[in-house]
Amino acid sequence: MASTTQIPIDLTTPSSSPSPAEADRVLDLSHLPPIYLLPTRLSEVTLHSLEQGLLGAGALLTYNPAEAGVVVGDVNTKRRGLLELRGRGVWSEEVIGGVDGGGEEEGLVKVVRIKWITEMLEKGEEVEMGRWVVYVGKKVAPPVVKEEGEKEEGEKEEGEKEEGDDHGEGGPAKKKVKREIGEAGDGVGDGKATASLKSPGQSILERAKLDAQEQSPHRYHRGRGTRHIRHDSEPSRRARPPLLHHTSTGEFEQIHILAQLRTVPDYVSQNLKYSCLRDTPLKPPNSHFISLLQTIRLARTLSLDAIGIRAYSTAIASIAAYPYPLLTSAELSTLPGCDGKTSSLFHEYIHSTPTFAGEEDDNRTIHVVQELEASEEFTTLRMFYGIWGVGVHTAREFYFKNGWRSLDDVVEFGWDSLSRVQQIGVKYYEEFNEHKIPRAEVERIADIIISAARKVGGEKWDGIVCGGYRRGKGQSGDVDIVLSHPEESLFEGNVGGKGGVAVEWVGRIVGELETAGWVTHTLYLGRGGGFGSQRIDHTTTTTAAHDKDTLAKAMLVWQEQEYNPPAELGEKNRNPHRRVDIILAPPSCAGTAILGWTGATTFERDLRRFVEKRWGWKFDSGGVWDRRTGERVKGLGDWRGMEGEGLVECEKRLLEELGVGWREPEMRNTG
DNA sequence: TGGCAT
DNA sequence: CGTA
DNA sequence: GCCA
Repeated sequence: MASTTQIPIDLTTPSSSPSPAEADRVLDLSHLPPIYLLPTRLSEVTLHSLEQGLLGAGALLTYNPAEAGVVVGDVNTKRRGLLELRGRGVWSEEVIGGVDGGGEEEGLVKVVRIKWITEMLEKGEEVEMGRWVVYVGKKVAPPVVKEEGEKEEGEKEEGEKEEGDDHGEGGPAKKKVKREIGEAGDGVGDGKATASLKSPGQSILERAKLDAQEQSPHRYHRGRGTRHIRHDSEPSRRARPPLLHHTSTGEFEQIHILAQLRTVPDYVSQNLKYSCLRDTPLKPPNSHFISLLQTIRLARTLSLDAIGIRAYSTAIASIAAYPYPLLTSAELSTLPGCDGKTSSLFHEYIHSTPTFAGEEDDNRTIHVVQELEASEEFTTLRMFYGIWGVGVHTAREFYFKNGWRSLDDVVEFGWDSLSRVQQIGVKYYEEFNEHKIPRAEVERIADIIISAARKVGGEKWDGIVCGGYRRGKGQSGDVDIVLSHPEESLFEGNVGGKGGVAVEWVGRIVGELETAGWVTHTLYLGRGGGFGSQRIDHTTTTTAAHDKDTLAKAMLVWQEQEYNPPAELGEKNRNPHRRVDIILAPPSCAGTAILGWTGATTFERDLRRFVEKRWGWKFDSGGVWDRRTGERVKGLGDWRGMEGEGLVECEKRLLEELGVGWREPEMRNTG
């Protein structure tokens, strides 16, 4: 049951108010000099409301006090105003006479009480600021060295349309990738590549961490930081962002903040940290902020920071499950997995390029993300990492050791040192990365595969598309299909060498698909030696026998044969190549295979952590295992296909038995 | 301070 | 090391 | 980076 703790929401925020209706607003403050809001003694909620009100009136807000012509705050005395400015690195000398009205004078800064704003917002008309001005100063140079406590707010510098999101460095290597892809050609011989040896040590990815750290706790957090909120609001997190601290601006708050209440989600009020225990939709309200965190996470990936990946994944999953647009960093910091760092990033985000009520917020940003997007190192590593068969280590080797900067470099200087699958990854780089697969095509591919399985193995073969498609994505990066057959005996035995019977079946199915002309390349076919530890237990009670067993699978490159518009005879098939994975699961593993291959990644990691903590079990796509005895936990994930059970039913039963409970695949999008 | 999926 |  |  949901806690009834309520979060006050500013009425001027999205959802309710349309954006372009700015035209007929009564209050127009756009002629005023840049306004800086003093956070002192104001709650973040109040600050946010004031900002929204000012922005709604067209006022120009700044987050750099040095730029401000007007500073508004809960300040009642001259001396206080001067000190507030000085505390922010703005030194000034009082100006006695010239306190006229709203006019802008270069180098002048006026400190004004909040009443001025609340009055205007309440009346809906502009009010002379004169009677609310407590201090007028003329900016002067700081006496000595600049203090480091101040500065920055780099947030508002205009992002100069950097080279966008694509990985297109040297463009797709289409032209040069005419070279043959060897059948055997493996072994990463040392290329004859040029090498501009560069130390990986002080790269931007490493620096990004430090940057992020130093920019984290700024003023808002020192005074009333999220930490305080967390610790102060003592008992097991009542999950409530700071309500209206009492300030001199009560009326305004009451008018603009009062109404609209949010119910705190269970996972927040109960501090549930396992993403497998809560709903995470595909398109959450905070998706834009999440996408920025994903960029930082990718930077951590590319800098080999495994723990950073886990940390950001946790935060991302938590935010992705949050059903409301976040308003303040304090609110964010109530979510499990989101603490100081995450909330300070959000603070910077929400105060970056301000957004008008009702507008999309995708013009907001975070400084470190802008730096990443502008950096050659990050964008190039990201591009290399996008090559199928190239992981972080190889991407870094390309960049730092070989000095390559584009796909063309890879082709020109390194082609012969690439493994066969990497060559395929380069050849189809663009098709794999830019051309997502529509749902209808995924379904068509699945139909063809299931038909092929039935053709070679009988009508009882069944299959289910997992991966992103099953989680509801409109476009998929690849197709993951899990096939099974209700007859366990079909998979028993180890004849046929390495992989045993199951591999024989994949081989037959893939062979059929190749013959039919759908498969252009086989990137991997078999079991063991690959990834995962998807052990399957056939019959035995001893553990030794099946240590190396894994689910059989094939990783293929696929191409639709029919192209339209229908081309001339003999013309080339220009349909995009697709990545297709086929996984074969004996019925005893069908449930775990489906659960394991549906994802998303953080959902899977949390599922495994949960199952370990709750039962002491180990979960993988080949079964559930008791860690003490090493035995397979009987019946879990078993497909009772002979009794008419469907594959989804089977997964459902498994989730119940694991103590997780049913979760729609569409609600496993942990980002 | 150790753990973070398999 | 790379892959889901 | 967050949590127990």
